[in-house]
Amino acid sequence: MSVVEQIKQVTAEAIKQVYNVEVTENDIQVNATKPEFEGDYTVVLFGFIKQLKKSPEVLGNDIGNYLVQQNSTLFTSFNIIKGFLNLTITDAYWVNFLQANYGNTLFGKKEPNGQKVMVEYSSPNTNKPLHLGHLRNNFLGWSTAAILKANGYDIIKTCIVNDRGIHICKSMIAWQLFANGATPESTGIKGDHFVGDYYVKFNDEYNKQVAQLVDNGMPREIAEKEAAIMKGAQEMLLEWEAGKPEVVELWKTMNSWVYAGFDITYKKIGSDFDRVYYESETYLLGKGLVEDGLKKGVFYKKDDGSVWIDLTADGLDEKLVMRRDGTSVYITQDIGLAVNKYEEYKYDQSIYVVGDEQIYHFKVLKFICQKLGLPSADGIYHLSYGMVELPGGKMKSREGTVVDADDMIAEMISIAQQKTEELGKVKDFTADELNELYNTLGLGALKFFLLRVDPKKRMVFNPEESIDFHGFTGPFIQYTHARIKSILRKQADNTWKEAGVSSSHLLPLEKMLATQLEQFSTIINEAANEHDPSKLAIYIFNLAKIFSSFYTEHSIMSAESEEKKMLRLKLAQLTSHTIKTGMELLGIQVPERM
RNA sequence: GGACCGGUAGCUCAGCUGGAUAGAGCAGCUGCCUUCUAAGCAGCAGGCCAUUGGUUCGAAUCCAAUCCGGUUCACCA
Repeated sequence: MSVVEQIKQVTAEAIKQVYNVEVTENDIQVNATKPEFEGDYTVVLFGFIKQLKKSPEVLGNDIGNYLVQQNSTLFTSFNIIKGFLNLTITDAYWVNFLQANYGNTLFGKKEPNGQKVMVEYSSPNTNKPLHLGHLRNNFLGWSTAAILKANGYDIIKTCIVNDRGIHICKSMIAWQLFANGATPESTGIKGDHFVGDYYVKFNDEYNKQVAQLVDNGMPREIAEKEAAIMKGAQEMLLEWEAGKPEVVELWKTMNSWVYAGFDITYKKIGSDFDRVYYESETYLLGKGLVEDGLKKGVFYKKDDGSVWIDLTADGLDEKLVMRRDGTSVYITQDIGLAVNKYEEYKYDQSIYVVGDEQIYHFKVLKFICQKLGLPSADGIYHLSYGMVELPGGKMKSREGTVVDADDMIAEMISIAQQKTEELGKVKDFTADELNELYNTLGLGALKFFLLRVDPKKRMVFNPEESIDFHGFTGPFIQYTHARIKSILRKQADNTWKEAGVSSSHLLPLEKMLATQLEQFSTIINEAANEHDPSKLAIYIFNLAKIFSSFYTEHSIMSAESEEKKMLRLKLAQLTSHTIKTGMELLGIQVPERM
């Protein structure tokens, strides 16, 4: 149990014993004591003065005395300022905590809780390469899954690949028209970029054709529908749906190029999936559910044969679930896929990591599933994240301001290399070791940069700021880890691990470190419950910062006494382990040296 | 127009289930490498927490209104 939980528990007990009044632990507010006051944790008493009809001073004294007397292993003293009861935790408590956990490889993690959570993330389109927004999605999804796993959940990572539709046909027709049989192999271009280039070519040609038609006197609106290349793409989509062999063959070939490209990127950034769904295999799902919904009266049919659901009573709109030609729409497929996923995995929770422009969509999805009485419904959770913008505004593919994922990754790694070379600290590394280090640092910087802000908020990606490896960054934390490891290597023998630590007086920075370390599992819990890796990122940064101050202020290897040395080695050991574990949950590696 | 999200230091962000004098990082300015890695540490400076009103012992935090920015409300996905 965490210190804060213990304080709440014993405070509730104190109020019960002293005043014979029952309060729940949730009623008790415990904060970290502000640095300018004496104490470690503070119980806020204002809430009880009315209920117990005592002045804050009396209340604080009664509770404080009870706590210190009855829980002498936990509290050493208290003071009251206004309505704040400041409690000082005994040094022995922190020392025991440290002794009990410094060698605990599962520190901060929880036992399996038997609950199953699906996390769907990444979900690319196969007509163009990944960009910065996809990276935020991938890092978030992967990290959220890892954090939930650390909290005891059984995790299934999934991805739905949007591998069919008009956008794919656009790349396909452009390839037919302009490629002269070129392939990624023949050109040496990474497959996803290769296909993406033809998607761009399609749009160029399309715009040209529309302009030409407009010049010839056709209204723009008509011209946009009449352009030959667009008609070709639409025809191709129909042929694909009809299963025309040449079209299906080309589709398979071009998608295989894209997958080969994606695989390289996924491998580089560490994204992986337990189950991949392809839209080409799921887009017909959900049609049967429309029939069910009609029977149950959840849906209704309009005169033209299209099927709708009326969500106006829920504050939403009327929503189409099946076109008049009997084909299903996006939401219908999603309902079908949700059912499929549930049948396959019987999940307790199904998290969709999808951008916040689809908030409305997922609201509708959940409502419909609930109204259909599907068991999969209540577990649906949309982990929405904000758009990644550039300092100049949104990324726009038409203006060529989209930041390509592969380019970004390569640039970060190259900057890592440049900075490492400037500092010249690892000249004895082999080429492979250097390569690994650059990857670790470059990707660490990028991942941390994208994960350190609240997922729900849109964020500005400032390239200059992102390549800064100082301060609130991944490399700073990695550096802190490397410094600790350097010390631990110096103490080569393991005797210190057996040695007990004395409960001598803790210096302020020693206590701050211990206090911060103790909060690790609480933070993992919070990050999991709120689906928010940024909570963890901020925590690790603060931990590294406290350690850095401690490191500068106090020597470990040349400590004042052997006992202090043992204590500090264990503090260092637990700090390095916590940084490593915490960063792992963000998908970031930490080096032994840098 | 309806719904939803946001507005905190020059910039990027924490803090938002109400608590003490609102915090980081970057940028700016001062110091600190014969001592465990200076990708570091210590310090200075920087704020009408968008505005107005309300709720109360107490509001950046809750409520209402207003202003500004964004998303969304497709027989697109």
